[in-house]
Amino acid sequence: MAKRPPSMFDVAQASGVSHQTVSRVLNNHESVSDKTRAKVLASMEKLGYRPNLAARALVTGKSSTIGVLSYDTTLFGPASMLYAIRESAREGGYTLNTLTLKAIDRETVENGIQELVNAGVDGLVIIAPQYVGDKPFSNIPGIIPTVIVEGEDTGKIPSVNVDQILGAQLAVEHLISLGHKRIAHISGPENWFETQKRIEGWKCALEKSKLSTKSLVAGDWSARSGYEATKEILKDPKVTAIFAANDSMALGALKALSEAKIAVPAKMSLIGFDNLPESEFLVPELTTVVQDFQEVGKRSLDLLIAKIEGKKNATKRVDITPTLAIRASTAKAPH
Amino acid sequence: MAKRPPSMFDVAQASGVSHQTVSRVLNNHESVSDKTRAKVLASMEKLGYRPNLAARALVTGKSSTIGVLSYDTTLFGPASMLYAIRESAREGGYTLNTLTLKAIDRETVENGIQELVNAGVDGLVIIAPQYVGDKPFSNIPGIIPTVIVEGEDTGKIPSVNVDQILGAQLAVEHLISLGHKRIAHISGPENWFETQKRIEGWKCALEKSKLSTKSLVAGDWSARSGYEATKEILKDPKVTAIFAANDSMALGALKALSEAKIAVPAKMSLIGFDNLPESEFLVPELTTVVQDFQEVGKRSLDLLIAKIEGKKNATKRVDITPTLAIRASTAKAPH
DNA sequence: ATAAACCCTGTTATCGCTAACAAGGCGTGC
DNA sequence: GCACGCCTTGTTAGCGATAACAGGGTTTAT
Repeated sequence: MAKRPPSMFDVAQASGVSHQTVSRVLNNHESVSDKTRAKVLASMEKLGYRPNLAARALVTGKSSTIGVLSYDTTLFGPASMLYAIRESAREGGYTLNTLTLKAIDRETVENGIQELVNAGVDGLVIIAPQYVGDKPFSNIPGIIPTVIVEGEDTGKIPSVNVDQILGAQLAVEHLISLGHKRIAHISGPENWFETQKRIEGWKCALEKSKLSTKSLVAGDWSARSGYEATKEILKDPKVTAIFAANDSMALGALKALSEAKIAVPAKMSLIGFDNLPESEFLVPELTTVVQDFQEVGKRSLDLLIAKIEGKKNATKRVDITPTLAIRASTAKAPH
Repeated sequence: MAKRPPSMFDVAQASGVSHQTVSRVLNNHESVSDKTRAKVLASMEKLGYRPNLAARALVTGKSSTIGVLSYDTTLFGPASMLYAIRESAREGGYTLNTLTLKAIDRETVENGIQELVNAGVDGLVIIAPQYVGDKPFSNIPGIIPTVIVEGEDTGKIPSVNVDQILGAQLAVEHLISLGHKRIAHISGPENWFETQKRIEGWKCALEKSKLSTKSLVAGDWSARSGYEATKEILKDPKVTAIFAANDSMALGALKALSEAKIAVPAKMSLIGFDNLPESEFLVPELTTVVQDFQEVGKRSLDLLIAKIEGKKNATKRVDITPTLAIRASTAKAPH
């Protein structure tokens, strides 16, 4: 007896009006008398009417779905952004269609975009931390509203970014102010946009103080890579501080330092990036750069919805300022 | 000149057949001659035809969307499951509609279910770790295929579970075999299903060896709560081992122990649950219970798709066996 | 030779909604 | 009193796909 769910016509019949009037009530049209509206709403309630979104999407050409392209959503950063994006989408009446990328090379990203576009999304959020060179996102159809998060600034597509260079500078300048002369950097994997910016900030701060930019080792964001990188860095006895490009790698560094019996922060200062919820409870509590992922997610979705809904005066670029959380893993340079 | 994307009729015209034949090609109907099929496929390619999913959904009554209800997706566990679920969904030709719960009380869960059902999902995955008592999920419409992950076994709805009791037993028995007599437990928040099961496993293992089950402190999964709970536990000097219900709390415990100058594992053994990627790089490396979140996600989606597609012989219940990763944070009981 | 059985393709109806236009009823201004 | 406009409601068409049925052509069975 699979009786189909009530449609507009059922509601119309039940309240003695035309289906169009029901539609108007549903879409909050003004030209419906209060009496009629009340009657229709009552019938909807009684019948348990739920609009059929597919039918609406078909006729309007809008799916009320936003596509999100992201890399590894088990990482804290993307997961936090996604959370905020989802909330904002819900508030705006949108649903999310999320695609997780297996890699961040250009082809994978472009395929992902294609897939979401095929799925009929109304807009696109691309969390694309990849460094793609001079022809990024060439195939984003001009028609579909898009926001890039933590990606390259193409000058055309609105973007939301945390100022990574500034974040790195904050970290390194803090170390410099503590008297450190040789500050190593454990960077992320080479082709990531964030990696490049953080290296740039690190270099820039060092050069400003005429310090060496020699100690640079690349990791892959994992604790393991931070551990390995630190063992490498320790070959240079002059290093008294390490700036890790994220907290997981800093955690790995902590282990390598412990094994080498180098006390943190007495003999070596350590600073991370991201402010994981756990970082405050490491031993010692980790000094780190705080980026407000939730804010990034929220702002990017607000921007996207503004674009989708045709607001022309929308901002082109949103910058979010990171801050430094100074805790116990950094101290004055030894001796 | 926003020309609308090509429809079936355009493809039909371009290849000199009826739109229905195009539809048949699209759905891999067998009764299409190879010649016609090739012709149609060529036209599709040439015109860049993409089927309109809304239209299909409208006529078939299937949205090809699966709803996922989950709690805090920034946590490693849910995030990992979600990742695997997404992958399996994609393979099966489904799209995900994810809803993140702000709380896990019954009303919130039921509202979430309602919302996803209204959105027209074809099936439901509920990652609902809440302990709701004797009338759980009463409003899940019988019609819509559902799988419960890590939830209560209702006997009616298929479920996928990691054997939490076994996991806890593995942990505690390991500690017992090392000679520990007073083993404390930092549990999760009370109303979580996982919390109850892990407590049960802990108790059960202790009772089997006639040991005290007195040292039980509840946390909230966060590192902070693990830190606080440990300070509480340390008031009892007889405790020589702590079993934390997740790795984050174990991490917090590590900090509290460090502050109290209690060496791990020499004076205190510590064991976690979840096996976060970072856990292997804590100091000392954390012994922990490993649950394969990816497997849970994959299995639950396979089960759901089988149900949606009407395979009657589908399993009712899938159990996943956790394992113990023994590392450096556990050792023989002191003295 | 004729009917039955297929294989392949086309025609028509329909899903549930919104857009666009039509139209009835009433008040207002001259 | 009549034309006009506004407010509210109804009518018709169409979005782009699939389902159900119809039918022409060829092969197979009797």
